[in-house]
Amino acid sequence: MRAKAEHRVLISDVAKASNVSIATVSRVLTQTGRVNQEKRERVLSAAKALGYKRNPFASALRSRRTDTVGMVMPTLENPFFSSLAKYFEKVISVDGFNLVLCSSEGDPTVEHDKVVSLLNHEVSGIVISPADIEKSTETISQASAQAMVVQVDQRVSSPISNWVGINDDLAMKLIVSHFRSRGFKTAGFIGTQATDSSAADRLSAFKKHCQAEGIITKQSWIQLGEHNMEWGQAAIEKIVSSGDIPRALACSSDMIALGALNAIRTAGLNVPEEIAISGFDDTAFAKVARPSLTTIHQPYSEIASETWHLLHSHDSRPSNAVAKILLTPRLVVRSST
Amino acid sequence: MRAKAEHRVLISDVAKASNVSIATVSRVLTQTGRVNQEKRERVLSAAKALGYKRNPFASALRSRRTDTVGMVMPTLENPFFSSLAKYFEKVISVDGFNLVLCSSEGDPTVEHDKVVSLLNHEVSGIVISPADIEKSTETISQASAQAMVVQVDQRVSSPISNWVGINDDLAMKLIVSHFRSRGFKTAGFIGTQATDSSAADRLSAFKKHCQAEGIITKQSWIQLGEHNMEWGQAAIEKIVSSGDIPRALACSSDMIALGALNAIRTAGLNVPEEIAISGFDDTAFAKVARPSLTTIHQPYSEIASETWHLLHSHDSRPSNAVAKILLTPRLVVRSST
DNA sequence: GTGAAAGCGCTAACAC
DNA sequence: GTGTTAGCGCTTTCAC
Repeated sequence: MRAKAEHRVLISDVAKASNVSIATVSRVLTQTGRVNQEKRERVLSAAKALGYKRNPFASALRSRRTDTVGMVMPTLENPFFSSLAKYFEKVISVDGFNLVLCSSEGDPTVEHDKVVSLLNHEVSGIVISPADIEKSTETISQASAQAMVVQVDQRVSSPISNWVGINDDLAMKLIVSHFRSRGFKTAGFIGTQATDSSAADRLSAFKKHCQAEGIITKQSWIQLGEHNMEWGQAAIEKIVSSGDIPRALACSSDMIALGALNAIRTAGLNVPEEIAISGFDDTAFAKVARPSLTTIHQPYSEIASETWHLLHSHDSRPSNAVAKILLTPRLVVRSST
Repeated sequence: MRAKAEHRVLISDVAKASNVSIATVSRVLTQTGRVNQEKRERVLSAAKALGYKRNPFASALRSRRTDTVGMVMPTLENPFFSSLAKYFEKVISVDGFNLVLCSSEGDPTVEHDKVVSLLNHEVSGIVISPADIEKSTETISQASAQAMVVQVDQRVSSPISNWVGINDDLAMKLIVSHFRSRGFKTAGFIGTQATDSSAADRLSAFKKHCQAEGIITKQSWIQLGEHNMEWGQAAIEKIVSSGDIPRALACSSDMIALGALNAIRTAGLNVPEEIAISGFDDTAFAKVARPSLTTIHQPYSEIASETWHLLHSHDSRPSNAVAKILLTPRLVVRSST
């Protein structure tokens, strides 16, 4: 399965055509060192005329550097992560970088392999939303030793690497306050196991703000599973079958909320009249759900640019300081509450 | 932003440790040529003990070959495509291949750039779901001249490249027959512009089978736009505002159907009592929608393995014959019809 | 500023 | 079967 034969334009061809040395062409093309303005233009136009494309392997082999950044998401089937990837790629492409997008499928072992592979491919940096708050630690610290690493959305428990995400505490406060303003007296929470950092943060913030706002919550109303619709359904079934139902339910992702919404209606309860429900992430599905989903909007674009900023700028000055960028979430009120 | 320093184990280190020449190590590691069994084992264990990792750049530079295959999807925000990518990666990883996943964002220009980049990266093959039935033609034919290319789901109009997908004609027949068995006398279709091949096929099959089954359809009930929920909503608004509404509506993707479902309920119509609706793809969202969506199940796993089969096996014997693999779709009846 | 030349680590001829 | 060696195409000293 080799590429079919084809004549390739080499840097030496460009050098010949523009009447300068190979070294000069390289300097112009890599934007390294100073080159006479006239020659620079000659090189550029010759390269263009010949349709020169740098061989990325020769370049990477020699320079130990690529214009590539790796991104490892827990899943791409959750639109939150695929949107994040889309925005991130848009941001880095402005600076001429390429994205290698991977999915860990939520498995720390797969995640480890992907990261090792990315490092072996000399990526300029790695953006990762760790699969597990504990088990991903080793992978991330290993990666950090070899390249710039920025965690996004989720993060491991130890403060070993940069992180960009939203203020989960504020997000939960927005939701809980909204619940209170609607007059809800009791509330539950459906999230994921504490293996996932954002869920852990969101849960503790949820409890804290319920207490502060005088909303009653109880253990049986707090259900932890996975970030998908199946879990949202299962969680509702557990709660409903107990016969003891909270007035409102905060979910730690839109996917969970969508599944929950479905199960609630199957159970014959009305949303929001009998039970209100909120999501998290503001994916495209939130506003199309029936009823449409009150949720927390994540600033995709900002997350992407802050992440790139950390990765790209820390470049020159790799410090040991770890940055933690907290962006501001926004509550989007729709019909589910 | 260069990778931090680190001592790397080279092939020469492995050669030294196992007391053979570097050529022999290379032969063992690339599984090329015959090597004495005992030496092979010595090399393998030495490589493992030293933690040797082949430098992919040196290897690719020299051999003009990689263990990488590229995949270009129109979007990853549609779970149909991200699921397809997941299954495909699973299949190729069994053979030790890596996937480079790209999104063209439905833009033929972006698509062209991605493909060129993949080719420049010496990928073993490219899997693509073309963004445009016509405008993607040039890109695909160019790619086909340099590497194995397999189109998936969507395809360009000219028969220039292999394709794997489902039997759209049968799929629409299943839907239309189902409509008739439910006693629906009139039906419409919401799809995408003919820029998208699968939609074109689905539409013509829809018309054909409506005629065959004696179901009435008319121009104003056929709406063509884009493959997303917004379009599904917009299409319904157009149809509803005309005051002339079909008894059933076939959508060419779940995303469209989801948006349509939403708009129909907003318009105050009951599904399926007043208007029935079907999707296409059987994404995870179909069964969670309210009402749950009758749809066409795509055999993800089979599509993935057939695609890989074409890419991988045609390797050795690059023929000019173009394969067209039609897989069998399955109707999944749920509550929306 | 610019050019000559030495590799980056590996695979593939080519000898044996 | 096995080892020696010549590059793959580029970037980067090092002289000038």
